[in-house]
Amino acid sequence: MAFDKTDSAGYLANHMARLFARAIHARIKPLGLSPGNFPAMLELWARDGQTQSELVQRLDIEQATMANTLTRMERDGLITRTKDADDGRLQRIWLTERGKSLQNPATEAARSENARALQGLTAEEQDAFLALMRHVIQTLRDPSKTPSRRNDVI
Amino acid sequence: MAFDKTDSAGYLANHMARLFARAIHARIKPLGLSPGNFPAMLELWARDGQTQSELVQRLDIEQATMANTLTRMERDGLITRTKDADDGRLQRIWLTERGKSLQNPATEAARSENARALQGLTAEEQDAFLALMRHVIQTLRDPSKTPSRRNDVI
DNA sequence: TCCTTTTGCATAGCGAGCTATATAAAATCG
DNA sequence: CGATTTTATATAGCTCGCTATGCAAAAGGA
Repeated sequence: MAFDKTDSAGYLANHMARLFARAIHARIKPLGLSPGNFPAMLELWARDGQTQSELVQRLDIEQATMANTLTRMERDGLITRTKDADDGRLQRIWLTERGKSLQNPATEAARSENARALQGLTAEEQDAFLALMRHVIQTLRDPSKTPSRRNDVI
Repeated sequence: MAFDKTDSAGYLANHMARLFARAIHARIKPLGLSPGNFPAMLELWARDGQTQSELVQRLDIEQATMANTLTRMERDGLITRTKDADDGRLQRIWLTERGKSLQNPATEAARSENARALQGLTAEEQDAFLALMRHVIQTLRDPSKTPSRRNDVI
């Protein structure tokens, strides 16, 4: 039985994500942002001064990936990192003024690109699509649903 | 108005694609495959001896990305590249015996992972989900739907 | 108290995506 | 025909995802 990539959720998810990244990159590049730091910016716009480990947890990104992303963001003048006075292990992340100032244009760019991508779908279809993606994400994150361990009930 | 990442199609698409890549990577790693070369393998299993530019076009991958991926695949013994006799610019890509032998286990791994990811959805929801992703992909690929040029009718 | 474990972050190194640019072969045009 | 343009591929260099590993600070246990 042939494997049709256009019937494969994983293939389609990858393709769609690449297209989203291309599109959003074109839009936010003029602002000095890139797709990789956008999620961290969203978190910091919502709550400034978070630690790296908080960002890692909320964004489901590996710690090493976040550390490298934050290094680039600091280099690009989006954030600064300060050591926590109470716990010497913690690095708190703070938006620069420039970083703060990008909130409106950047979120507007994202909103606009999302709207473009979903144009042609009814409002109900759009809601259903987001709900389905959230559901699949939940399933993929759930270790109890890993088939290779399905029967490891101990 | 706050920007909620769990209401953002682009954010969800990125997150879902990362989770798919993590999962499929774990499954095909034992076969000596990785998520990046899987699409090219699918194309070659369907039709051996394609050129690089054919793969680029069918997979919607940039030419430079494909060239690098093919270099890794050749290094890993999955393919060989031969110069076309009629057109000296063309490199035809051929599966090695090992490459061919991976078709069944690899596609079974992908099928199984897709099934896991979509478990909990009804058959109708699964179909609808794939159809919605295909639709969004079409929209994102359609240059006439680029908002910044929406009114550039000449 | 001291030793061990845990926690938070950084670094090395790779894969896979991208843009920009180089190079060779083929095709086209005057 | 010769010069130019187009096509196919390769390479440089970046982002950003990952695993593996190292190191310092804090927490916990004997």
